[in-house]
Amino acid sequence: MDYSELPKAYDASAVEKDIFKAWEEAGYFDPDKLPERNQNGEPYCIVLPPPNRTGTLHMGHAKMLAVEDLLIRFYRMQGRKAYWIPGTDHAAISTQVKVEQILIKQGMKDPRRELGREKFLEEVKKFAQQSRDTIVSQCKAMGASMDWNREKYTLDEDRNKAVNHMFKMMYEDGLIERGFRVVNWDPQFKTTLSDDEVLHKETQAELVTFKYDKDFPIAISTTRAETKFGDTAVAVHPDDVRYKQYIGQTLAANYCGKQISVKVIADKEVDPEFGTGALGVTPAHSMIDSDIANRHELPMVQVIGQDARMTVEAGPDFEGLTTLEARAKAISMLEEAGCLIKKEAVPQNLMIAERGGATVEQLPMRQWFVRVNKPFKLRQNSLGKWKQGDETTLKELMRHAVESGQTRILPESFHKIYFHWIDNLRDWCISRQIWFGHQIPVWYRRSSQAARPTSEDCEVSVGVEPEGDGWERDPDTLDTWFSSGMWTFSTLGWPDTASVDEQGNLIKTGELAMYHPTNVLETGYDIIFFWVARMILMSAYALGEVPFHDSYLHGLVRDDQGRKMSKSLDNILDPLDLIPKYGTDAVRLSLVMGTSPGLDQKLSEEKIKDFRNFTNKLWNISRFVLQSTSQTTVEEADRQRAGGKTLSDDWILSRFYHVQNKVTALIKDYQLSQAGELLRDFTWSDLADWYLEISKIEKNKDAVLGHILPRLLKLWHPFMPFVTEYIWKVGGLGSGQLMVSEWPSEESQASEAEKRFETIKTLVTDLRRLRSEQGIEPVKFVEFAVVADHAGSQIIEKNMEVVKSLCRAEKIILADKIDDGWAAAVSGSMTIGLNLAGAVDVEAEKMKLQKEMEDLIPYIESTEKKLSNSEFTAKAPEKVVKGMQDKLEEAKHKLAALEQRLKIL
RNA sequence: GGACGUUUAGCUCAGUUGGUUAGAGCGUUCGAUUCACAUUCGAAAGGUCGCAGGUUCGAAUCCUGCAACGUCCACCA
Repeated sequence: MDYSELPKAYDASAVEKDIFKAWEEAGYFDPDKLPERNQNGEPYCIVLPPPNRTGTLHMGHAKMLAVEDLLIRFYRMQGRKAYWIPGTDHAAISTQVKVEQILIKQGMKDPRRELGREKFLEEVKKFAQQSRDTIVSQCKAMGASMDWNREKYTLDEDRNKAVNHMFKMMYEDGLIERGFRVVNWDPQFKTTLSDDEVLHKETQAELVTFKYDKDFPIAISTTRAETKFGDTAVAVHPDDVRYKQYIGQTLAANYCGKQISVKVIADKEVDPEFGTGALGVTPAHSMIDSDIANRHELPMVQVIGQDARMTVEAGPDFEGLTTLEARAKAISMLEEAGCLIKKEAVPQNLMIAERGGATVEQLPMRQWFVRVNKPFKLRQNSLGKWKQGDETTLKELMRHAVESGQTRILPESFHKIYFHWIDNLRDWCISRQIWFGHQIPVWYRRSSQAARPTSEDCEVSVGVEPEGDGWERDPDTLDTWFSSGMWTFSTLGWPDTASVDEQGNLIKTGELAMYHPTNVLETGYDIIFFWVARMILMSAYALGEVPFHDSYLHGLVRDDQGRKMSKSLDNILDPLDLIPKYGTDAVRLSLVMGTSPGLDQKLSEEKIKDFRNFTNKLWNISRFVLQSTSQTTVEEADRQRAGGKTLSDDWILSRFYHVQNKVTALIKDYQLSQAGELLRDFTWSDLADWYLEISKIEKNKDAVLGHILPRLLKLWHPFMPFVTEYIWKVGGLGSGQLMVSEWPSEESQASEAEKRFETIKTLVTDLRRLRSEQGIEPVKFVEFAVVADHAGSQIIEKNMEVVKSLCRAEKIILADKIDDGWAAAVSGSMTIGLNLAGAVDVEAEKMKLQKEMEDLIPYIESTEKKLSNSEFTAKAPEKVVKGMQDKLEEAKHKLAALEQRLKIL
């Protein structure tokens, strides 16, 4: 091939599509179509966190894809049977809300009512399908090496089967139950929400202190006067002498025109120091109060309805008012009646819905819950701690999975956060009053004349649709995270691929046996609770094993000022804009380099541009190697390499093996950024700036370059798959595709060459400095001579051509070969003889020398002191002491040389 | 209210059991250029490692306190 035809600049957009197509056609994204080497290898599996079918992918997704593809490609090249499970998430409420908004924009007033369940769901499905298509093409544009023929969907038939099975299991184990409890209610979307879907926003509120009516003996405080119609108790601390006399009494009161009956109860939870020390208990509209009410068996009066307006229970004056209207009205009525004691402004956390931002009301409703504290009997041995039939709780399972190290969360600082969340976890409300999602697999048949079916007066069938007439299915759907929580095994054929043997061991078959537990779950830290924790819960419960060994949590991608990317700020960087502009490889590098797990990253277009420059650099390095060396196959190169090596050859090979092994270790340890930076330093500094320059002087580098280039491309491939695969192809560097080539793994050879080559680097750098600082023309270097210690002198003499060329000097004379007419000066371990006949600005050089000496003296003094300290030499590791001694010697040498040079000047 | 994270060069960030004179990229300044690459090359300047104590022969690294910024959790009604 004629490499001189290769373009000077790498044009990513011109080649990426074809490369991706070639990958797809080769079929290697499918683990079952990988080469034999991989087929026999150990499985390696990552599930893609399924992107929500709510629109398009953003930078966070791009980062996720970049990291996961890096890992998958790395392990695939390492010979593992790599399986990256692709899929998308129906994202229940998010998607439904999105479609509703679109339909409203198109002119509908209330799409759900106007269309009805079936037609509305058709609209949602249409949208979800479009969104899915966009997501798939975006994943492909990112170079993500997963096989979409194996696509899974959280709402497809297989997943529905798994969900229903899980629901039934948990129901039978008493872990799922229907209950009338206080739940989070989103009045805007008219559905319940889990605790995690509720945000707290600090606002100013008015805390009012009052008595229910004039004759009521106890004053209480509240920020929500409108809920007080629902009070059924006043709670005080049992030891509070002020109220002791009332404890146990039931008092009647007239609160703003409504007759209420409150019992005075004693409860240790009440803080006697706060406010009046008495707490009005509203069981229907506060989870905390509801807990108190359960303890004391108090009745519940619901005064706020699902429309966030007051109910008939609030009395005729208030019924139908919004909560805010009712609050204002109640306060003014209290004021008029002379019951108001105090008003003060306090900060208060308002509960708002994560989606939509509506104020969340707490209401009592009949809903389905997963009970996290309920002891149950395990169906199989679990997590190496429990045997079949042992009692435990879901919380215990979640805790032990991480505590025992079976799942590792990275960075480890998230362990604490995880445990804290578990400790505070309440039962998980899983039923939603939306249409898009897995419909709850429960059927009721009326067994009484009740107007509406409830579990009390109905026959209930769970899991599969029962035979017979009169059955009606629960209209609610499941929280989207219920199905997401099963993702690692619902995608691997569960429940058909799992059974339990007589000893209580889980027997896995098929893909579940092959790939579960998966190796790593890589996702943003923002969904650790929503998803990571629930996956652990589901897997530990249903399989008795963890869903993944490692959980690598990446940070959020922010703009260059550290702000969240958002439409309103107009600071969104869109992968789809950037990929054609800078190339996918550049975008991927910018999302991996300079980042740490768990920490947010700032991203600017500038950074992506820098990595575009680097892809081009790698392109040109390769082009140069291909053009300037004779075509050698990898095998030929290896053979040739055996003989005729120079110092620079030994040096670059030594460096390369070091980098190769270090990069391998770093990737295995998830230190992707560091691995990339190490590779970049080697590629740009060592290889391009030194070795390739030397190769222009010393010929016959074909074998070494022919050895390094293909291996370097391999090391880079997981980071920048496109450009490396392209070079591999146009360079004819190997028979198959780079993506399934073998990861290089030569043992690191400890070599003296690195140290000896430093001698040359130091000298060259020094001479370059003189030229740069003092503007001495290259030709003048003729006048410079070099004295090195014996070894250094020999190194330089042997590599004279290289040194001369790199310094652009015509001639360099070693000092031991010059006469007294030359003066000697010193730099580092070698002496640079300077001809005083005008080549150097003496004053400038003197100042430079003096400054260098000044910097050196304190170091030498302190190091000497340290080394003479017996405690130090006794306690410090030998390696450190030896290193310091060497450095000290070097510094002393240098100082002496500087002194001498100064004297001469 | 509880917890977590961050704070290192003008900017973005490395710095993994405490150990040799704290590193890189970008930016800045100066210089180079027919030679793979101006998407380039060379050189230089630039840091009391947030502040104050402590432990240690030795601290950016460990401990304590403080500050700034950020995040998560929690309905003191």
